Amino acid sequence: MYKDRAFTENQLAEMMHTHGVRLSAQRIAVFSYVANGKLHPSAEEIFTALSPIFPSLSRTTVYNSLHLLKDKGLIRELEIQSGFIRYDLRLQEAHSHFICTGCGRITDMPMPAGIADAVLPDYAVGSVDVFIKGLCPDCKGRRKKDLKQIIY
Amino acid sequence: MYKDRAFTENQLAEMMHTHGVRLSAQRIAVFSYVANGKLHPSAEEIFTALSPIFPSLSRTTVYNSLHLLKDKGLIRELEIQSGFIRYDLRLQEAHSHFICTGCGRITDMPMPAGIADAVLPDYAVGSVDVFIKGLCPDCKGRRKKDLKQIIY
DNA sequence: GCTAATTTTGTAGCGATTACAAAACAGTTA
DNA sequence: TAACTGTTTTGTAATCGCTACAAAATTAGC
Repeated sequence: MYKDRAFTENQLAEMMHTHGVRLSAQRIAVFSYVANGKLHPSAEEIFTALSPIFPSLSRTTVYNSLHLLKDKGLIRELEIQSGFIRYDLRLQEAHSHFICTGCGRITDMPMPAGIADAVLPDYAVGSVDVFIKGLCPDCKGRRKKDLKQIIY
Repeated sequence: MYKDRAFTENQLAEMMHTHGVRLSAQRIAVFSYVANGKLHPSAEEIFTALSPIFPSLSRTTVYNSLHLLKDKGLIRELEIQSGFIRYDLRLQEAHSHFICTGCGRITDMPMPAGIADAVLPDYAVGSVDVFIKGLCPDCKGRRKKDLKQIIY
């Protein structure tokens, strides 16, 4: 694991407060589930994980919370796989993402240097996503035949 | 434009043949629409563009053709925006993609050097996607206020 | 031209997401 | 405490991209 994260509920509430997000138990839980843990969860995964804690939880609340946290700059959407969006804490330091095609796990990686330098002149960079797909160490041994040439 | 593409129907048919894709008028049209033009089109856009030429064209045929061309290694999926998949000709040389958040246009860019080097040891790289979002030269003047700090 | 295999087409269905309105809740003031 | 106001949550219905599937059309080999 490239980086571990652990935020107390107080820290999360403080972050929400300074970003102008009003507090509610559901919102804190959603934010906590994204911020802690290294799962880069989808809305459905968040809903499934939190339903036992909030038996009345609605999917719409999860979506509402995620949209609000995103608009206020606390979390970031990862459009890694079409079909659904994954969410990640928006950190200060840049990082890229490795997606294991064997087990589906997403791992933070250091961001390669010099990406913005490769952008053509007169283009204004807003955000950079680097998605690397392949096999994680666990899956590499099991599925060596799946490895072909690198595709860009 | 980083690179222009222009393939004759004969060239496209030849490429399909050498990759083991049987020919049909619809398939050639789909492949041509992806290979020529710099649109990085979605399935729906391809369907809309080709419908006048093949009045009986079915969405399913577009999806079938795209899946086949992808499986045979002729085209590549770009999972840039969640909700739908865009398609791109699979070129020999690596390139990255710039997505203008103003006009939606997607532009090929050179691939920054040294990406694979940043991957942690013991991870096997299969593919690399670099998606840079921001404003293209046309949109930059119009919407300078939209530019915030770069988000990774 | 006949037969078998492939391709195309149309319909029905699925999963993630959004729209929307009603219900529940929280904070403020009287 | 009660009433008022704005916010949040909830549940239902609808949308959109895509997939499953079977029937119809087309193609290829004989």
